[in-house]
Amino acid sequence: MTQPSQPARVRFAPSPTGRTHLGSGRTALYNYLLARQTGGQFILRIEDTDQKRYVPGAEEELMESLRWLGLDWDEGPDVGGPYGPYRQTERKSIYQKYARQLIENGQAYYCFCPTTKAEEAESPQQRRQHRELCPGRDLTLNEADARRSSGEEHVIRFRMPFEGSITVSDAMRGDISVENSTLDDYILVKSNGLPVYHLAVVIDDHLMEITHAIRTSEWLPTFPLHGHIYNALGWDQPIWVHPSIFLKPDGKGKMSKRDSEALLEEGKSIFLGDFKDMGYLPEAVVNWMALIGWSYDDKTEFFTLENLIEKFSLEKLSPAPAAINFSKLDHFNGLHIRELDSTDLAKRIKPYFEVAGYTVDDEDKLQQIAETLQVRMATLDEAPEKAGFFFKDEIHPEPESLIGKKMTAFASLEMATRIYELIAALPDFSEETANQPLRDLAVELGLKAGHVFGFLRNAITTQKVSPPIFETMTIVGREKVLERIENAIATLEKLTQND
RNA sequence: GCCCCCAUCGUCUAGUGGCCUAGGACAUAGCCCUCUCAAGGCUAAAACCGGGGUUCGAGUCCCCGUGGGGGCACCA
Repeated sequence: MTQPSQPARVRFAPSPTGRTHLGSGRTALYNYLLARQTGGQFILRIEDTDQKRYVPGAEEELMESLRWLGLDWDEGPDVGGPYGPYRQTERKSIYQKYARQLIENGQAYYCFCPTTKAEEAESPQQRRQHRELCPGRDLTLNEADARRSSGEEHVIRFRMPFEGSITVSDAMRGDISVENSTLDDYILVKSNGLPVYHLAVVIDDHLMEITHAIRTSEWLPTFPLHGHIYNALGWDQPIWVHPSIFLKPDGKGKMSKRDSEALLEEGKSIFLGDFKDMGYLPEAVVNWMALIGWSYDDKTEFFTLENLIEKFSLEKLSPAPAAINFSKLDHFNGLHIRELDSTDLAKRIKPYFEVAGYTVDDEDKLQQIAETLQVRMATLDEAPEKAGFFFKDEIHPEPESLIGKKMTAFASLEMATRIYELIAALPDFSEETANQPLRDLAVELGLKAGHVFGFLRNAITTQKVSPPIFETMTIVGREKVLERIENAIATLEKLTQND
């Protein structure tokens, strides 16, 4: 469609009104990919013209999330750049200059309506167009300026033609035509002198020389207005792309605040800032996000950020709304965990053990744990529950767990004792030296190998599932293995005495 | 209500008029492997919203329905 061969200048332009969503992450990602692929610039612009909804700290969380994902920007409020400032409230005078220009050209006007009278109707259905009843529309510029200088409150509105139509173009969706009669005289500048989105986005994108504007489909309804503003200013438009929004996991509508909260209770989240704590790799989140609404071909699904930079294309975007699928995120997380260098994985799981209260002072042991956990984790936060026992000095298995299936306490005690003797007597201890003898022991006692291994698993890990028992015992070390078996024997002795 | 967008398995999707008996992935089920759990391998079930056109031929193009989504603020 319009794959750029020239360097693309793209922007991600969020408003700091709350926590950063998955959908924003994807929009940022697509912009980033286009910039990196073409050797262009990725710009972060903060759209903070709504002072009422401003949330302190939102900007910080946003930046932190983007950096966590690996999406670094070339120009932005913190790093500066040649097209600044990058925070819209700091660009107020710029917008006012162009607004005045529109007024002098007759394409906008001062509106003194005390409140939005036309829109006061109770529902959108019965609402009348503002322009049908606004007296300000017919004021001369001199009259309007006089009222302004007397301090009368006012806004600036776009003068929308009653007749005709406008066609705007989306690179993915094609042309979109709308009758002007269905549009209205939208506010461009609020009574506090700050612009609304529609004006600011046009001016900023033009001044910042944005070549491709990727934003979600929520902007489609006001897209024609933006086209009109471009025309009024006499500027060329960037290439527009409006990917569809994300739907709730059940596919019924977009995420509401209530939905987000409900999700949190299930241990899931659509807030970028939560994914790290939930044990997800940024690599996996990127891979997953990229594929909701974009695909490469009929078979390739595993992508790193580098791959995506190389393979991404606007042509393969899908215009249809898509439901969020969390189980697929788990799948990708597993894939990326397994793809990691085990030393890297060790580094990444360490904080999760520490948060769970374990002291990790043996890096060599951590490395071995990482290796055994690598194929067993969907998310990193599972590490402590799966392998916390490695860091405990003392463990206390459930007494009943030490008794084998369909076995008595006596038989289990005998088995435990024989296992202890066998392991203690081995010249050296490893899977090679211990596996077969333990199996032979099971046969000798008329048991299954599973009885022997099951006992060891419970005695050493207190868990009914664990990494393979020989790997586990190697990491724990023979000395501690024997100690734990001894404890288990003592426990079993107590059980037999009670019988 | 008005305006706009969208429409292939439960979900994400491949498909750009014949390569489609519609492919892949997640999830689900079964089997194999196996000391538990995973990972891995194999298999199964599972879709072109409906109706009209256009064409020798339609999942693919057009129209109309229907369904889903979004928007209708001095929010972005």
